[in-house]
Amino acid sequence: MRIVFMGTPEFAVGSLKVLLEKHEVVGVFTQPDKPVGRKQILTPPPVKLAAESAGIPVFQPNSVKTPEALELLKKLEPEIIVVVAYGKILPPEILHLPPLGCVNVHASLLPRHRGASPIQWCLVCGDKKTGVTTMKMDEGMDTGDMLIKSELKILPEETAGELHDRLAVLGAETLIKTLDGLEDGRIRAVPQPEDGVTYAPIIKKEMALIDFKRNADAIVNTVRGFNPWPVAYLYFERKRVKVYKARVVEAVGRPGEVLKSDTGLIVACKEQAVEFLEVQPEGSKKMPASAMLRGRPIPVGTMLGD
RNA sequence: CGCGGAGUGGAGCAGCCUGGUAGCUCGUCGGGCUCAUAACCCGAAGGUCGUUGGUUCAAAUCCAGCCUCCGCAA
Repeated sequence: MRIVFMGTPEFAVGSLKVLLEKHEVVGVFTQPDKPVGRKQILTPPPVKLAAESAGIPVFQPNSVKTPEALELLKKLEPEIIVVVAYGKILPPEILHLPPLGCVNVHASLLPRHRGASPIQWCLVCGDKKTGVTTMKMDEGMDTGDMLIKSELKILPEETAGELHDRLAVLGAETLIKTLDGLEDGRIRAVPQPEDGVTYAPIIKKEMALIDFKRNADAIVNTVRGFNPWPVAYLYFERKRVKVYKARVVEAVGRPGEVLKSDTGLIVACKEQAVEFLEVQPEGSKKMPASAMLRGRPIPVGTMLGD
């Protein structure tokens, strides 16, 4: 099929690559290059790099809600537009432009976790399974009729980064099946159920602040869901300490109270307690909690999280 | 020139301001005690203090440049 692809981050690259193998990708839309890192170096999004190395024309409009963008798309004459984590809302004119419409790959089992960050939120919420759903896009936020749903079991200690990689692969596979199904007309678009709708809002760093007034398992899920970004953190002596790995342990104390701080760091929560395993104090590298405690002792009884 | 922290035995840190024999908590190795231990006691090894140059009788420490790592911000 003659396809225009829209996507931006690493998650979309796998989908783009399978399309390149089996279909005719006539153009790629992606977000403009953005300054990244301490030096604010202007960095192209992953999808742009993949498209360029395949010799596909790349377009990076600041907005797709312009007459120019619409004209551009019309000239490309796509049969279908495939959207994977593009990061922009498409106007109705674009949604209705291709004969087969716009198809989206979403990294959750819709209608659960509609929105920008489904991978992180399914972990934060403690889901046992997730997956990808392809859908025919409409004007709502991930509200389109569903085409194919693929499930995936979430592994017990899986982080968002690891789950992301697995879902990207599953997404690419599901996308190809979806296009095959649309091509021979064998797929039926199913409206999303009204029950079970949840939203996975864009993640802000404040959300990653560890709150010891919550249960230990919720905190551990936050650590998993926000790794590798933005990474759950807490404050100790005005310094930020990121937590890369933690686990639930049986212990009781006032929420935020340090219960053990020698060979390990254990802090009481609302229910049970968390043991921090891998941490990173501000200005330092990632290290085992026991290493941090050698150089920066935290007395038992200290209250964290205030 | 976006703001800031940091590079000291294998790990994490102190020492730097107020230059003058390199220290702490661990780890490692050897020995001891113990029914036993991530426990305790004794002992040992291990560091050109990121790098280059400068100041000085003397630099981990003061000054200048460079390299590297990291937090914030995006």
